[in-house]
Amino acid sequence: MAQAKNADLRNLDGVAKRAGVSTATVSRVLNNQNVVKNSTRARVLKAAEELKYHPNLHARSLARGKSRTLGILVSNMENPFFFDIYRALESAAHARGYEVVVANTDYSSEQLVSSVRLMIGWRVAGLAAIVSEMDSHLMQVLTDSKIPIVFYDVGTPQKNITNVRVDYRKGMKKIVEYLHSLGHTRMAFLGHHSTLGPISERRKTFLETVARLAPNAEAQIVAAADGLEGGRQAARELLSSGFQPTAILCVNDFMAVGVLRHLRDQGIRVPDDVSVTGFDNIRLAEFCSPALTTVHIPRERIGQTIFGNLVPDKASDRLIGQEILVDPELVVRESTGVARQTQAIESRQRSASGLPV
Amino acid sequence: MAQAKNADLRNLDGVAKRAGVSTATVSRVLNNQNVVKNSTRARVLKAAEELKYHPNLHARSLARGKSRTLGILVSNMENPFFFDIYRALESAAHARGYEVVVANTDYSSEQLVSSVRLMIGWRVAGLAAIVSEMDSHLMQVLTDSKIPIVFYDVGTPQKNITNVRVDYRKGMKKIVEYLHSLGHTRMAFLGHHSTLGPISERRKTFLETVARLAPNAEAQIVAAADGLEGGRQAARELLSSGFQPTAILCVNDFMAVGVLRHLRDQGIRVPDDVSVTGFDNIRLAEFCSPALTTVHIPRERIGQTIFGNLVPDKASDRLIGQEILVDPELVVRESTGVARQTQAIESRQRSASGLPV
DNA sequence: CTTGCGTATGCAAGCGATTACATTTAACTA
DNA sequence: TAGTTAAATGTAATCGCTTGCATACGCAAG
Repeated sequence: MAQAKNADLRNLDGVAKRAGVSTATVSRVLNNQNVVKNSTRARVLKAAEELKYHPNLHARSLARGKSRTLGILVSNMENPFFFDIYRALESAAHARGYEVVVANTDYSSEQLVSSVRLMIGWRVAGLAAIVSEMDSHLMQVLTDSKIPIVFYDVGTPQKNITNVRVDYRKGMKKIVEYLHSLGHTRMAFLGHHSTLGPISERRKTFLETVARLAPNAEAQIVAAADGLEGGRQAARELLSSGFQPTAILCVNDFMAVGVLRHLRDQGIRVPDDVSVTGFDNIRLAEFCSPALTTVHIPRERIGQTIFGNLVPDKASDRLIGQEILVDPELVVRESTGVARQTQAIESRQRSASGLPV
Repeated sequence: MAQAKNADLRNLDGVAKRAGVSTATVSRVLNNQNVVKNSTRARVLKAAEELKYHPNLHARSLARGKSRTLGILVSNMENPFFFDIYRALESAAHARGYEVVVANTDYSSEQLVSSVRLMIGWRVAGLAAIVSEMDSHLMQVLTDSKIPIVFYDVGTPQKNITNVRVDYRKGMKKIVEYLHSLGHTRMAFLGHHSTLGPISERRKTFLETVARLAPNAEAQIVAAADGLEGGRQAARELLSSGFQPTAILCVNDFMAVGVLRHLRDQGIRVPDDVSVTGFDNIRLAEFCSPALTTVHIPRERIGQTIFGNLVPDKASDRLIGQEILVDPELVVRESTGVARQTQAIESRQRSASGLPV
């Protein structure tokens, strides 16, 4: 009955009382300030230990008015490419004493909205947006929030926005040139059916490059959802469209693995009958079968760059409002080969369905 | 100079002043309490909107003394199996108005320790531990913290601990029986080199089942790290050990994909020369080549079960201190076949290395 | 024995919300 | 019109921590 209030002593007060000091001193000990006498420090630590005390981080953030927590928004954490960026960013953050909270939006703009609300509510020290479903309204909300923010490959490039992105044009050019050198003339591009900037830019680059290199080559576009299943579905659509590609270019490796699956189910051999390429060079690209020819994108560097721009190091290398380009590199593996001149796919499909070849 | 303090008006006070009400009223509006007159509510909302106000969630948690945030600890988010559990848990949580923060420990106990510290510091409403590196000390810290906690397949089963786990014995039995029915006599098991409970139990079950079914069959154990690379490395070790398996059983699908890669590199055909099985039935198991024979584990249900036990619904179905078993089911795909009687692997290796067959 | 000064600690005012309780306003009832 | 009651709002304490400022301590110099 003595201690009416504060039944739970696992707070600064409890520790302070037990150690016979004031809360201020306890706080100073816990924050490693060197102003506390060693004997006091020891008593405080002992008391904290005995009470199994853990500081309340909400109270701390509130009192400090700032946190060392970074937020990450990701469209699809299941895609190893995004996961790798997240991991690199996180480890860079940890190395500098920052925590990280991540929200997976699953390509849903509703989820994105509520995640953004959360991040702002948590007053994160910075925000990395690796999402494709960002609209201008949300962008406004974010800039209004005054939270430092770095985008990865954002759709609508605006002024005063830091944007780390890959030079997709260059990567796409390398792939198309490579396929062209192998004699491919009918190529299909499988990508998200998004109307957003970068995606449509990729489509355009594909079409332009094909047109430039081989004026009388044919090019086809297929819209697809991200992921293994999305790739498989897109491949299905492509094949039933009547277009007979000699090469299929996928917007990313993850999707390409789905494409490979469908081709295999149809008895179509890669790269003998058709070549397939990905983009990103995720680990899986090396492990799937056939191993994917793709374009390497340095996720590690991207993650580090994002962090570096969120939490400026020497106050020097922060590049607000800039676009930071990352160069991709071609990686040739097993899924590409010289173009077959005959209509390989059609004949495979015929024989698979029992029709006369 | 008029407003000395509170320069930033984006807090309850700011909104209150602007709407001409008290902070209490603003708070009531924001928490959807129906006690506020409509006209006032409208004024408050307008003020909040104009100020672009977002409640400070730290202050809220602090004041409320409890949160609707759940913590998840995961050893390896890169493994799609864990990712799926996380996703299921998260969507169950969202459906009931809970938020989720996830910490990826990367199998490092240091990271686990600091993640646990974080979760306790955040006073999460509950904690899901999907980690294999949990030691008894940390377990103590967690129980001391009074945070409701549910483990997934924890190593050291203790009293008073809720543990959702898969009936691995049953799954393992199904696989071994199936392989046995195909005539396999030399089987190798590739699993983490952990001394923890569930893993060693799996090993034991494997050995026992093999011994029971085919007394004169041979069994081999290989330690491996998780992941694609871990699987590949384990396969390498296995093959160079001299043991000539007719079947390779992997502790999970993710690792199995790595195994497939190495076998392919060595010119060993699956399932003609050797059969390979996984465990988990991740989506990739269907998409890799050959598609994996595996055991399906219902991640969705696991996620939901974990959530249900963290946040009891009707105060009824919470099973504290219990073990909740989930039944696995065999899924036969392309990576298994009847056992070859000749020493297939050895001859492939010879021919691959240019030696006389 | 003061004075002075660095060092170690305590006091108390925030941080931005929630909420029990008090108070005012509005709406009926008699 | 006064009386009773419910509805709407305000007051102020509180959550657990940080931190500027004040205070107390100890010890060397004057």
